[in-house]
Amino acid sequence: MNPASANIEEAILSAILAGRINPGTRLGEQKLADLFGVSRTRVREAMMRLETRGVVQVSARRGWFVVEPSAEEAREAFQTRRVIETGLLQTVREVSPAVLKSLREHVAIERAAIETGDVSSRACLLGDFHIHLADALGNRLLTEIIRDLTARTTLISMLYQPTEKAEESSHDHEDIVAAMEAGDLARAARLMDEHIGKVEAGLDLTAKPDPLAGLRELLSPSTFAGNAPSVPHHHTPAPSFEKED
Amino acid sequence: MNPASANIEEAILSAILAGRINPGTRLGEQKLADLFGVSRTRVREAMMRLETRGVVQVSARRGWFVVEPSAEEAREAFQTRRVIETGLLQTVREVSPAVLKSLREHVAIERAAIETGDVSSRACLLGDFHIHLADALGNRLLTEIIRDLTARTTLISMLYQPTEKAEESSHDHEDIVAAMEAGDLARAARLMDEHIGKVEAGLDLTAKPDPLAGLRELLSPSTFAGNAPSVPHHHTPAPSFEKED
DNA sequence: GCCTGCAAACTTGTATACAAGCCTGTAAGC
DNA sequence: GCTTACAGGCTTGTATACAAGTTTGCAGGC
Repeated sequence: MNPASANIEEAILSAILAGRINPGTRLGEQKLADLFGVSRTRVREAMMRLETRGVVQVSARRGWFVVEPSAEEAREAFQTRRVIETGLLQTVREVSPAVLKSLREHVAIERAAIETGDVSSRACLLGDFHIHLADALGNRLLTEIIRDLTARTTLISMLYQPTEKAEESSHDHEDIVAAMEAGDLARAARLMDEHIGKVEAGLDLTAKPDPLAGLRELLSPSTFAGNAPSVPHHHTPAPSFEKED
Repeated sequence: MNPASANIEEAILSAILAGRINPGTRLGEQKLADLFGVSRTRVREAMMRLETRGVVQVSARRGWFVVEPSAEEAREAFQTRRVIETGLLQTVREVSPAVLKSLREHVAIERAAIETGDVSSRACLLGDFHIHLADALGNRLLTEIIRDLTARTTLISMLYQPTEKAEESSHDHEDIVAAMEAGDLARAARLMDEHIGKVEAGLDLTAKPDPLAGLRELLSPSTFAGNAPSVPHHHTPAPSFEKED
């Protein structure tokens, strides 16, 4: 709504949806203020809005960080998506031809991006399918909710997803659209449930949330005398791999 | 998260959920700042968070107002609630005895409030049932989403609901819990769908969004000469009945 | 009498200043 | 050599000041 502050918010959110910002990235107020050519005030505005939307978090007097959802939060996010997206498909009565057309087109674009090997845009597109679906079937409110959830699951995938199976996801999307086309929305809902389940099952929730996890595995099995507890006990509240500078 | 700013946010949100703040109410920054004993900065923080949550709105250089959802937005809110709440009941596999117990207790409290005639708390309790349900079955994420939605539908009810049928709602809640107790979650979902549908059907979406609607009815039928168009044409962007002072 | 134009009061929008806490690196002590 | 204490720099937290726009009330002209 505000001229520039909304842009900051949008810019960061869409960068996250596109996978261009990693979870844990630090977002310094002054740095963003310089970048956008405004004062810290506006940046703080945008940050607090994004915090409300569950996308960033503030660590007192240390800075703003893109959220790194825990394993528990990851489960919550996927459960929530499952609830909402299957609920949507089951609630809807009928699907207009225009909607079907636009969904088919979206899936086609997905396929094209995958075949071209356009890695950067395909992750964005795969998430976008769900946003598109909510937009087509539901309403603006629902779309916004799903958008925020998708941002979250995108970050989760970046943290916990070992392999990306983009083709499979796109196939699932295709099947869902096909079921909708056949007018079998119950089937579409079931397929959506399975689809989200598959993505969730493809995660490795035992690793990664902090960068030390990798180090710990590197040290623990080999040398396991008295120096092991020293490293993990440094408590590390919010690790953050700063990118620039 | 912040010590006091979060309290402002919470205070206003729960006041809305309890029906203690009317839609369209103006929330002046300075006034709230004085009230909470902080500076405008913190108030603005809270306001912007609430705006992100869809509870208040800012009108440029005029002030913050509790949202007055349009008829269209009302429909969206109810559709969204239907999607999420039926989706939740259909997604859940089984319900633990502890959850059932707490839901039964909640319904009992509802009934008590209704029989006592405690109007102020019963509206709050009726909305709270849904929040409670999400909390018991789902997760924190889902609960927060439903909480925001409930705030919205509470405001909608205050604008468009001619009669409050609290008993019927409480009965519906009872039936939903009974279906859950019987393990028939599909039935619970259907009952929830009907319940939300009933509440929505009980609205009069043709009236009220602005206070002038009432005036117009008061003037138009009786005297319908040349003075009628003068009042409605003052365009009134956001009326707002200020309460205090 | 009614309309128009203007000015004062009030409100939010934005930036800036300063306070407070966190992190890092360095130097002193054991 | 290793640990501990401390200082400096950096970042957010909060308040305040000023700019910009909106509303309201009043006075003047028709």
